[in-house]
Amino acid sequence: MAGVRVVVVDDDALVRAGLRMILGGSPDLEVVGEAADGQEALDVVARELPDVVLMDIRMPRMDGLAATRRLRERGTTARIIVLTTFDTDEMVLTALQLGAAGFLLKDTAPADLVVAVQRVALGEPMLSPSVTSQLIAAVTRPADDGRRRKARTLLARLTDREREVADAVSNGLTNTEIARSLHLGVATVKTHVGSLFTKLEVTNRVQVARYVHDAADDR
Amino acid sequence: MAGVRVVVVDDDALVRAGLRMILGGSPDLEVVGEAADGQEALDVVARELPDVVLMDIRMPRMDGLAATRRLRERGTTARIIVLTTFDTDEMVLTALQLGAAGFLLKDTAPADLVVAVQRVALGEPMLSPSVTSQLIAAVTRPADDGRRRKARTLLARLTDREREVADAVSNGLTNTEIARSLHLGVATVKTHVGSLFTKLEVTNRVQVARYVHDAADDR
DNA sequence: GACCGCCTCCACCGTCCGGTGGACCCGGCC
DNA sequence: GGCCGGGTCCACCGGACGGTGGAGGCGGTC
Repeated sequence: MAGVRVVVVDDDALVRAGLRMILGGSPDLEVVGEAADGQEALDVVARELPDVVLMDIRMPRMDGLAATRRLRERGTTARIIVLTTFDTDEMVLTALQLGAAGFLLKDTAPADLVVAVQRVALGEPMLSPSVTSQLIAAVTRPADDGRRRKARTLLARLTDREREVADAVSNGLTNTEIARSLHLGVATVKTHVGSLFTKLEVTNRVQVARYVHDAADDR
Repeated sequence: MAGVRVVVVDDDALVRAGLRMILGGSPDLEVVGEAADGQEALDVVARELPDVVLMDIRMPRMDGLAATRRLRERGTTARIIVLTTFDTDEMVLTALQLGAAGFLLKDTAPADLVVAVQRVALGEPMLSPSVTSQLIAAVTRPADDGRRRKARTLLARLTDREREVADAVSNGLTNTEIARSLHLGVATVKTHVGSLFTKLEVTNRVQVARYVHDAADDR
């Protein structure tokens, strides 16, 4: 293999020089280009067609996230590692949703940085430990949300029939439509809906829909 | 530091021996106990109070996930690394939600395994690359759900005022309540609600609530 | 058998909702 | 100026909704 071709994007010339040195020290890595902002990055990547892009987030003109989006939209084959000093929840999720293959903090040890580039070049993801933690938190958190648990317990007290009606209500059906779809009389549906209000302690059907949706997905 | 104390849990004696050898080769790691199933694991962990537990999933009597849950319930300070041959989506999420600090595949290189144990002992998470990928997929997938994007685009066409009204509607307020809370006449609210029906192509307020909730986070 | 919970349905009534067809004001644009 | 879109309001009406107080049937439990 000829080695992994890397482009470094950061508005700080000193940082670029440092990265060039760190990565250049590895025989199978080659820094083939640099850019000082997202706009430049688009050009350089288009010209050099690198395997990996190390992308800073905070940059003038076009930031790293926007540049990542643009690159992906253009169907680049380059894998992008977002490299930043901060790791706010939002940024991490945004970056990954934009298709970043890695998310590293700038305090990453030089040796680890080299490993990260190599792994990402092979198609593996690479996240800093704290970023991994955030990811775990993101998938773990919603599991017991408080509001969601309350909704679940309240809905659990409903009878089967009531749950069916509640589902129909939260799908936006009118009483008449519900009656038809469940083969019931409208009067019966009204009774069930009334029970729902009492048991869920609400006063109208929109609030029933809220409970059902809260309890449902979110995943 | 006296070294990281590790307990190895796997129903295969050969695997236990192998792990003991790999980990024992590192001067700062010490395998202080073994268990052949989840039940035993509870005892051994209670007795040895290790820093890290390497836990297989597929085991007789009590599997690794159940054991992990039990340990966490007992307030163990030990950090648990789930170690398995398979990495189904579900298992990964379950394990992490149960509080596992790591999730490694059994094809992990010995050197990486040692590193993983050391990092986990320090409180960092450690996931195999493919597991990380799954996690990323899990947070990325819901981002553009189709239904959600549709809801977003439709809601984007609303005027500011209409959006406010839509929010109120989806919180289960009646027109009168909305009028009060936005300092409007009831007639105005009705006009806005009517516009909502037209623009969102629905016929009642529950369906408006659906759109608003769909467009919101979920994630 | 008596009791209870659930499901089914009925009648009555006041309120709210949703549809229609207006009105006026304002700010921006041609 | 004329026009248009957004925001604010009005009146009217039929139908849907929500509240109340019933009724009968059916299966399970004590």
